[in-house]
Amino acid sequence: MKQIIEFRKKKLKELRDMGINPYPYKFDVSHVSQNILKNFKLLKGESVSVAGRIVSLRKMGKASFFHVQDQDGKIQIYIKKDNVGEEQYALFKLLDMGDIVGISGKVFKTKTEEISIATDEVTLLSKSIQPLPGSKEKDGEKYSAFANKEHRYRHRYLDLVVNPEVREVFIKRSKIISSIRNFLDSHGYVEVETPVLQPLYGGAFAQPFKTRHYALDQDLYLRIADELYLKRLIIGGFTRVYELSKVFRNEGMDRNHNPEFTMLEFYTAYVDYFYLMDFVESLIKHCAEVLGIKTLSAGDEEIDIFQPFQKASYFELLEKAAGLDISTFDETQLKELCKEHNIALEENAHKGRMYDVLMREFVEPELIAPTFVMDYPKVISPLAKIKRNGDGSIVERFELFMGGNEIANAFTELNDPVDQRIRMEEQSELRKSGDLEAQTLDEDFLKAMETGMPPTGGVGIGIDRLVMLLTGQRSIKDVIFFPALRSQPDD
RNA sequence: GGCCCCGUAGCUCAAUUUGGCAGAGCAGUAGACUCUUAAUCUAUUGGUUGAAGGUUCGAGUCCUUCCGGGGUCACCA
Repeated sequence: MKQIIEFRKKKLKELRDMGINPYPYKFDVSHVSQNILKNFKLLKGESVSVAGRIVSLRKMGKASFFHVQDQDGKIQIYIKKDNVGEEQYALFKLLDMGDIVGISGKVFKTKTEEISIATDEVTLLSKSIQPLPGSKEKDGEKYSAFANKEHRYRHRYLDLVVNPEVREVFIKRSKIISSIRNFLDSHGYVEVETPVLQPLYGGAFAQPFKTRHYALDQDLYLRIADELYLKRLIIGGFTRVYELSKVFRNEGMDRNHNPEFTMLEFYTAYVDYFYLMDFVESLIKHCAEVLGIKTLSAGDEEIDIFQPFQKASYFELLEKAAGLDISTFDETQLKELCKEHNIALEENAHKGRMYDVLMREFVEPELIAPTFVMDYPKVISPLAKIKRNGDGSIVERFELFMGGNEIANAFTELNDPVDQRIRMEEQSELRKSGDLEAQTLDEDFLKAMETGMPPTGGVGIGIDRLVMLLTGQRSIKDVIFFPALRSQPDD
C-alpha cells in the first residue's frame, strides 16, 4: 500500500520533470461516452474529445487500449505510438488505473467491433495516487469485485467509481424526488422550509436529538417531523404546502432505519383523507411512470403498481387476522391476546400500543399489494380528526402499505382546538408515566389552532423507503449516499 | 440494547474444524509485446492476521475484554 503510493508519487515527479502539470485547470469536452456509442454512424471518423477516469488498462509495447469512464458509461480508447509520437506515448506509459484524462481523437470501430476512439492527444487531468479497489469484469460478471459493505459505505466515492449499478440507484432516487416536486408543483403546492432546530419537537412518536444554542443559552431539538410548523402555515392562509427534507430520530438503526432520513409532508386545505388517498395513489403511480417501472418485486411476488390500490379498515384487518372482535376488547383481554401469541409488551403498554403491536405482527407483513389501511384508533393518533359517524374512538387516518412496508401516513387533520388540547394533554400524561416517545404539549401550536384552522388533509411519505421500494433495494443504506456508521478513529 | 455471524496483502478470498514456516488470484513493480478487452508471457515487491491481554514450547487458529461491520429481535418511519 505504502509502496503503491510511493510509486505513484515518483511518477508524479517524472511527469513534472517532463514539463507536464498533472493537475491542469480545464479541458474542453465535446461528447460523453454514451452519446458516441449511440450515434456511432453519425460520428464515425469524426474528431471528438472525452474526459473521465481510466478504469481498465491494457498496455502493450507500441499500441494500447484502455477504457475511460465518464458520467454515465465508458468508452474504449486506442492509443498508437505512430499516431501520437514518442512524447505522448511516454506520457501515456506513466498513466495508471484511476487517473483522470482527457482524450481527443477520432471515432472508429476495432476489429472486434467495439466502438472506440483513436487518440490524437491524451491530456492528464488528475493523477491518482491512491489505488482503486481491483475490479475486472467480463460479460457483466465481476471478478474480485469491491463488495465489502463497510468499505463501500465508508468510501462511497470508490463504490461509485467501481460499481456503476450503485450510481444507477442514486440517479433513480434523484428522478423520484424531482418527479415528486414536479407533481406537487403542478398541482398548485408551494414548497416551504420550516425550522430544523426547534424548541419543542412534535408531530410524531420518537425520541429527538438534542443540541444547544449558545447565544440563546437554550436547548433545541432537531425536528422529528415537519407537521406542526406546516399546519401553522395552513392556519396562516396557505392552502397547499409541502416540505421535502431531512428529519432526525434518535433511535435504533437497521435495514429500514437511518437516524436522519428524508421525509415529504404535504398539507392541503379543505380536503379530507379520501381525497388524499386518490392523490397519493396518483403521486406514486407518477413516480413509477417517470422511472418506467410497471411492477415491483417483493420477495417472490411481483406487484403491479398500476392496479387500483386496495382499501381496508384497520379493525377489519386486525379482526380478520385474529379471528376475534378486537374493537370490543378491554386492556386485560388485549394483554392476554398478546401473551397468547408470544408478543412481548413493555410494562406500561396502553391499549393503542397493543393494537399497534398486533397489527405489526399479523397484518402488515401480509399487505403486499398496495393497500390503504384506514381508520386508526384515536389513542395512537393524537393529531387526527375523529371519524365522522363513528363512536369517537376511531380517527380518519390511513397508512399506505406496499410490499409489506409502510410508505405513507395521512390524516384528516384535527382542527378542533379544544379536542386538540385534550389530546395533547393525554400525551403529556403518557409522557409523565414514562412513555419517552409520547408527544409534547405545544402551547404555541394550540394557540395557533385556536385562531382557526381550515379543514385540512396532511400526508407524510418516507422518501428513503419509497426509493427502496421503487429501486428494489433491501437496505436503507443502499439508497443513502453516506449512511450513518459508527465513526472509526483510524480513518 | 439482547442474541448469532464476520474482520487475514490495495481488492476478492484460502489456511481456523484437529494450534506447527501466513498463502493464491487480481492490482503494483521491472522487462517483452503495434487491434487488446478478466490482454498475454517472464521475473518480482507487498502482512502489527481489527486492537489489547491470556493459555501454550509454539496462536491467524483456543480463552477474555474491547473496536468495527452484517444479520436478527426489541423500538420506530
